[in-house]
Amino acid sequence: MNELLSKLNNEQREAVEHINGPLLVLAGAGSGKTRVLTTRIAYMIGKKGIAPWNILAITFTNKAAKEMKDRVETLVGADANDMWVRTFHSACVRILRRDIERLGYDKNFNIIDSDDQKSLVKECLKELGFEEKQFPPKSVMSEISFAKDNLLTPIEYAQEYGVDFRKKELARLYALYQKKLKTANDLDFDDLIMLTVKLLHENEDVLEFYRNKFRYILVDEYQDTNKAQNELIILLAGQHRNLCVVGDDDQSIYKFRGADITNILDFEKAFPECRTIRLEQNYRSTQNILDAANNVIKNNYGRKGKKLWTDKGKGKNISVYKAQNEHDEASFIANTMSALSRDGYSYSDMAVLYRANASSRALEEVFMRKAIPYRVLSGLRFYDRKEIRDMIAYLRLIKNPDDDISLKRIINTPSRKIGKVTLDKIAAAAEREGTSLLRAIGSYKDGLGQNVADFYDLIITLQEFAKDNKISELVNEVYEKTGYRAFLETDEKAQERDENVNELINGAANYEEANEDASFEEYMDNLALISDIDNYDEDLQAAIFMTMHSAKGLEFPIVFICGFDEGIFPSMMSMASSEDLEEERRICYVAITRAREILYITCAKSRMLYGKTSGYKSSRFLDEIPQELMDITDNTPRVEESWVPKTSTFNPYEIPKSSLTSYSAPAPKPVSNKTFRAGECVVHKKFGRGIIISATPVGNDVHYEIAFESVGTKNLLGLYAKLEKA
DNA sequence: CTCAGCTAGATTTTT
DNA sequence: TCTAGCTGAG
Repeated sequence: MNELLSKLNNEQREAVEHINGPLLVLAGAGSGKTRVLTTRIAYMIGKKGIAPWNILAITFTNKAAKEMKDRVETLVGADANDMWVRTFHSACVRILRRDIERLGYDKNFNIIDSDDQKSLVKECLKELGFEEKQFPPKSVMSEISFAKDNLLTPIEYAQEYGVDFRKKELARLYALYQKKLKTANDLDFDDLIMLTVKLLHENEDVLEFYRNKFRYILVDEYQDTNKAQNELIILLAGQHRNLCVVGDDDQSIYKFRGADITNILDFEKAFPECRTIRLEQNYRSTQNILDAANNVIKNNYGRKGKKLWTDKGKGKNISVYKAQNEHDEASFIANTMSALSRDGYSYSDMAVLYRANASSRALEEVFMRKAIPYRVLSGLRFYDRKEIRDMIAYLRLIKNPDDDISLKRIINTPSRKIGKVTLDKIAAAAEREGTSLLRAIGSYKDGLGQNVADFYDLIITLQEFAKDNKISELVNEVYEKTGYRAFLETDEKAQERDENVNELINGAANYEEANEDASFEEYMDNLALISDIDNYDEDLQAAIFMTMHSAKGLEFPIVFICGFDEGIFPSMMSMASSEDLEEERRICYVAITRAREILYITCAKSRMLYGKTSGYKSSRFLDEIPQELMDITDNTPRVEESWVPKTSTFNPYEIPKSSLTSYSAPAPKPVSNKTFRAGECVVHKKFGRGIIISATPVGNDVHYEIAFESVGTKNLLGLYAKLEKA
């Protein structure tokens, strides 16, 4: 134990040894936060004799939870298993499974994900006669989520915001949505937190039980908590007050999904007797990199203030490359990487970080062409894949026959010739009987046709199968018996999809091995709460591309940050409010501090975005990095003054077509050999004869507006329209 | 019921 | 420009 402590610096050691009473650890990037947390737990158990079952450690991701548990286990051994190391959501599921009946819910609830949420919202919109244009499902979802994050029931939400006409309608939607969830015995992610808080609020004995159990609480990534999560923690720790929260206000980058930075900023107000410790010594990066990060982040107002330092030395300067366009930018990155690789660096030591996933395209093109190994940490995650979600929907329906959302998803996938008409009939029957869709089918199946009856029997058979077979066998059985395997064979992406389902089956088998006595129910909870298979294989010899958000918590010897342009980063959408801009700056701080040794920053004078080429000014964040830390290479050709608008507060601006250069751009597409002018008569393969109203050159193509004799006016592109002279 | 064709919209993402 | 998701014709 003493040996463990001796590996820590003074601040770290203090954070480990301060066990009683509230503690706020402001842990800068790369300051050994995880080491502090795990050592602290080991210290509590090994030195202070605190029982593992009295400890609750909360993280945000399963990955972090697993890592923490593993590391504690190597320190203290099997004792670690008696400790709760869980994500917020999985801790809440466990609490709710025990006592949710107190809130009038069924113990056997299912957890739905955002995709199901969306279809449910759409249903509610339809039922209340709202237009999706007026209430986009996405924004309805985030409003409901906002309400739940703030612990507001539909009624409370209406009271609070009902004066606003739109919000009044949203409250109705929220109420209906909630009613539907409850009938289907489903909870969404936000319910898990909100209902747990409600449970503890309304049931003194339950609260007592957990307060007594969790005498020591640790929370990781505290800057990412929302109001409901914070409330939960405060409730649990409110009595014994042995609460240690670890976080970095400068790395709060999840406001858009409800994270409330004031939780960490006001922690000292909520717990006035708290001890605050700053971890500012960085063990990751060179001083130049840290200076860049420090100088950027110091421009934010809403922060506690920290200054990272290292004893590693200054290291290399930051290389900045100003590219002509995104292709040039990508080529620079590719060429630099291949040079570094010749110098003995491994591609797996290198990462490219960008603000938005769309930026990976230009990079991929170039890397593919130059045959440099790369991987994209993509937006589409394993459990979001259609085939996986379909399989899970079957499993959910098998587990919970009332799960209408899942039933609707798969009743006709693969096709069983059960369409909208039949489904409406079933829904009407269910409505009449006040029951769920599957149960309605059960009572009326003779009247609904053979297809529906077969589907019903299929689910019942699988339910039986689930009772006395292993989970992996059940998943396999579902794959076979539902016809899904055969269905995939007809798909052009068949092989990949089949592999994904097999991966799911393997995953189930692994789960059985790791949790011998695990039930089907537990497996399903695990499925619902796990975000992705943590299959980011660090040993693979390839450079990795990812968003700055996904890079949080990771580090690489060599980092390229691309798209350092006003409007790209900071993102256009953030430029209206200073709060959002500060969040962008925190993202920048996160991105810079991912680098251990070498940092490259690139921007481009012009880029194609959404099919339009615009000019860009380099990011304001670049101006915030001291000149002396940077070596700048400018590959932008000198151009006449008129090129850049003099009063260029408005960015990005449209580039005059004439000044576009084709430098290192991909070969232009073949220009259509026939072009037409306004007034000419043309013939289209499908639309027949028409007259050209206007012809506008767009890049190397021409955009035509054509009035056809039979189908009216259409907008067509010359390259694709295959027009003939009439 | 299905599938082709068109339109609108397009940060960031965990659970 | 790309693509997901809706609409209307078969």
